[in-house]
Amino acid sequence: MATGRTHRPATRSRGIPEATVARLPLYLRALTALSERSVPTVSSEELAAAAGVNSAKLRKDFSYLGSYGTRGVGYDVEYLVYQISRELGLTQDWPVVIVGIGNLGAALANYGGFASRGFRVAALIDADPEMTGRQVAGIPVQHSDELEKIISDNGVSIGVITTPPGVAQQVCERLVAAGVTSILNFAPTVLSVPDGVDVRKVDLSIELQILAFHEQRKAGEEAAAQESAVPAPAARRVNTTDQGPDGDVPAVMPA
Amino acid sequence: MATGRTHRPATRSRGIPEATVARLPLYLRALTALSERSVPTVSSEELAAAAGVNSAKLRKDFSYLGSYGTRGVGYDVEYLVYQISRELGLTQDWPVVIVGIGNLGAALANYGGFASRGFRVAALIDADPEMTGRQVAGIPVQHSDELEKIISDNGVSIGVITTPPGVAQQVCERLVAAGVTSILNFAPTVLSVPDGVDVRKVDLSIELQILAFHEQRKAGEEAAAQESAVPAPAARRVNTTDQGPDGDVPAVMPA
DNA sequence: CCATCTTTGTGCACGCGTTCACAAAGACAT
DNA sequence: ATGTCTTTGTGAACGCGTGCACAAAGATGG
Repeated sequence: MATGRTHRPATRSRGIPEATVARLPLYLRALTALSERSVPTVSSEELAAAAGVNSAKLRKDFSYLGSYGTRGVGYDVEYLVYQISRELGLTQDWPVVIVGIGNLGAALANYGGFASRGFRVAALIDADPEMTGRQVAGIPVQHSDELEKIISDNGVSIGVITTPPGVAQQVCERLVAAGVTSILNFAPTVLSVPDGVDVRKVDLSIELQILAFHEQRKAGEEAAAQESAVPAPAARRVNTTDQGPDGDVPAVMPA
Repeated sequence: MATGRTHRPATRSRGIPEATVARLPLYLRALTALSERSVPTVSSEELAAAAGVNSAKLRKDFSYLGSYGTRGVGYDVEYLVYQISRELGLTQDWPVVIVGIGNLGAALANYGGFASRGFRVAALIDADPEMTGRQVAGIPVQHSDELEKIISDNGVSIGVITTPPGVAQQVCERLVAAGVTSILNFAPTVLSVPDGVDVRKVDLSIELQILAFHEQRKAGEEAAAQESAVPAPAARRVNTTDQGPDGDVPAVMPA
């Protein structure tokens, strides 16, 4: 789970709950698959199963958009695809810039899921002169000096940050100053942005750590009565080499 | 926000709320940074600012772990690092396999954040014979025929899926059958797994779609209210090709 | 030893999100 | 038309997460 945004007090934008908005893309994907198979209508039960959610939740979600279903029949697939696309703003073209063309940035540039959903990679930007001019996914990498001009010329309002954490905040500020108002941040850093700018964070290592927590719990349940008390006061803080191993040294893309 | 797991009725594992678990890695990162700077103690206020959360929330989160603070002083950085690491299960070594060595899989293999936090890439697996034997991030890619053996030999319990969506479910089933009980899924597919298996999903295009929703909303508000507050280029992003329903033709990597 | 000051830990209230369960709405057959 | 059957849309209850606000705990200084 890429973790959520920054501030914004859980405002429900235009009456549509944030939780619902987060699920709309899921429904859209399931509906698109049905559409490809030329399925004309679908019930909330079927669609919910395909999207992996509860059918009541799905119906309530759709009810925020309007009454698009027909009782006794279900939902018209094509119509719903259109309505959700429109609601999400996918009927228009969103130029996007990716800043930081390392492994991850390149992977994103190559990611087919962007182009297919109203998003267009308008430019790839990197601070390394070595990268400048190279083609990644058929798109030339431009130097970060050009950042402001690129944003402005292309009317970019969405930026993706895949830089090392050390420069993420700085890049963020330049993006915002240049007119970007939505940021998808892959750098393991807390970005601070002015009001009105949305930030969503995707953090790979956090996801793994959450899995590890549950994994440990599972293992612990089996070995039930093992580690009993708290980590003895005596051996508190065992890891003496603490300072050193902080080998958490941000290599390529620390997290 | 990479969206969450599959089922599990929001069970709070061992009394620690899921929402808290999701924030622990965040605190850990901030604490690690403090530790590197040899800061001995930190107050909830300072740490909360560094992690980008509310201080009351942070204190409540920590209270689930135990009373590790000292009133009037704050929290001992090293001690807290240890406690959170232990709670998350990061004091042990977690071998991980990555299945599907495309752009994204390669990016993850190169991702420094894994090795630094108790995770070890035990193997890279791909179905393409062309890939077999190649080195990615210094690790040889093995053929998917070996999947079961690799999982078993290395005692892998966490798998990362970065395959095309079409084969994700199948890969998932093989992983689970071989003993994997936690999966991090990057493929835009709803995975169904038996009880006891955790799935977390990271979906790049969903994140962008959520941003697009808010972006559209912002644009709509400006247009409607005609607020001169935000310097919004008048006719940015026109795209009149907003044709009727159906225009949304899914392409290569439906997401 | 007492007073003061800082900061934790938490009781409490509030709001969002989820789920149940059912009435209303429409399709379809007779 | 009328009855039956299916499925939507939603009222209501509940539980989780969040944030306020404060009392308790401990440090610090005189």
